[in-house]
Amino acid sequence: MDVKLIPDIVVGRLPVYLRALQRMSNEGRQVTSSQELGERLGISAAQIRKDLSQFGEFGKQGTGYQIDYLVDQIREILNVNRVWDIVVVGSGDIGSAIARYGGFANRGFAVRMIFDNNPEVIGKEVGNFTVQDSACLVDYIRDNQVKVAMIAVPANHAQEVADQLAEAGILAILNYAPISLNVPVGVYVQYIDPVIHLQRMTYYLE
Amino acid sequence: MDVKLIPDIVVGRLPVYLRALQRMSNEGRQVTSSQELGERLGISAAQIRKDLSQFGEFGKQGTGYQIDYLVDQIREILNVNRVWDIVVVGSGDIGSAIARYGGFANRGFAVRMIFDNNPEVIGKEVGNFTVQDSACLVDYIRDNQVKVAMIAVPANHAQEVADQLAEAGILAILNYAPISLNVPVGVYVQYIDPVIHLQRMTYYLE
DNA sequence: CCCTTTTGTACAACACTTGTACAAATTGGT
DNA sequence: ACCAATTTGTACAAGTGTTGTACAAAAGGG
Repeated sequence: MDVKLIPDIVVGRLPVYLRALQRMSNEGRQVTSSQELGERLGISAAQIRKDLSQFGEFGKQGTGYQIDYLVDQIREILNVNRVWDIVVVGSGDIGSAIARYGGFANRGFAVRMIFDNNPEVIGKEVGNFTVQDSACLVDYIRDNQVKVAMIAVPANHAQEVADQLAEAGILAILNYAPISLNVPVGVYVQYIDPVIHLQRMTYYLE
Repeated sequence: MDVKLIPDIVVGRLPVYLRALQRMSNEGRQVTSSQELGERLGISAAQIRKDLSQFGEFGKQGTGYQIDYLVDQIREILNVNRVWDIVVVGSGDIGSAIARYGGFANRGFAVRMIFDNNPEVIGKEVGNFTVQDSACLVDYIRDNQVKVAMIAVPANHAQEVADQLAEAGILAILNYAPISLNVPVGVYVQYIDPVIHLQRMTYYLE
């Protein structure tokens, strides 16, 4: 199949294109070109055209790309022309910030529930949510067919949470804990650790 | 010079190695091998050895790597054998979570000040900090020679904040706002947008 | 009808990854 | 003292992705 024909790095740029295009759309723009988009993003126009052409022909010579049409197409490619339910595990500062974050709207995701194993915070309100007992995590995921989860627990508990999530049927994990996870094949993991990003930059400083 | 001889992607893996090695060290481990490290991280042993060999010979045949020694070496390579001061701009949920985050200790960074332009939150306490007026941002950066900043303001203000930071002498920006930034050459930017990471995974789902 | 713009594609040179392999060094056991 | 096992650092080759240049074809405006 053409499942692995598209390089992962190309897939990784599509969300960036989508974000910029949706922003242009919100600004009232109707049409753009690979050149303009590339200047905004710091990517060459040829690269953008090549990336998009992997999935189809979305533009018109001489005109460029209809922004709303291209947005729809990329949303379809990325499977975000729907809303994915998300469970958040961990209600510390990071988990709470995620639960209150307003940036998921119109981008394909919605936080549905937040869990914690600390009896002192279970039942507390966080944003629009009531923190649930982690003991109910697996059942909730199974009952609601949730496929996407975020881990926001301390590093020493992240692996066991990941094991539970995978077992319950979660297929995509966004991990905020500063540790690499081992998961079964078929489960995708992405990492957010601000220190990793910072250290990548300090290499070039001084 | 050998400034661009090291591929950026190799530099990007070093922080991940460092994180895992520091964790092993905390677990009381003394020695490891490229094979063990690779299994933990899901990276091939050959890749790890090749990456490390770009910077020197840190291991011993038949034995492996002394963890503490390798940690010191990578810290030196990444310039995190010191503490970089950080300013945070924006004291919303994300900025507050960063200000309270305990994960910077021993990893080369320390948040020193948090700024906001909203009169209603200036002066409020966030973690151990008092939110400062953004009007003082540039002076603070200049007076204290701060080189690293985090942007946690809404997308529509992120670019102007980035302009101020670059003008004030900031060289590394970690941007939490969901928008691509344009900065002068010599200023490095990294992005954290959970939706981007999620969309990268949903491509493969369904 | 011509000129300009812009896409989609091609090609070549380069950069990076992946897999395999192996000599050399080290350790531990016999 | 010697052998077997381990592991590094390096080499090589094939594959994968990037970058830069280029251009025919299509579209729109005057």
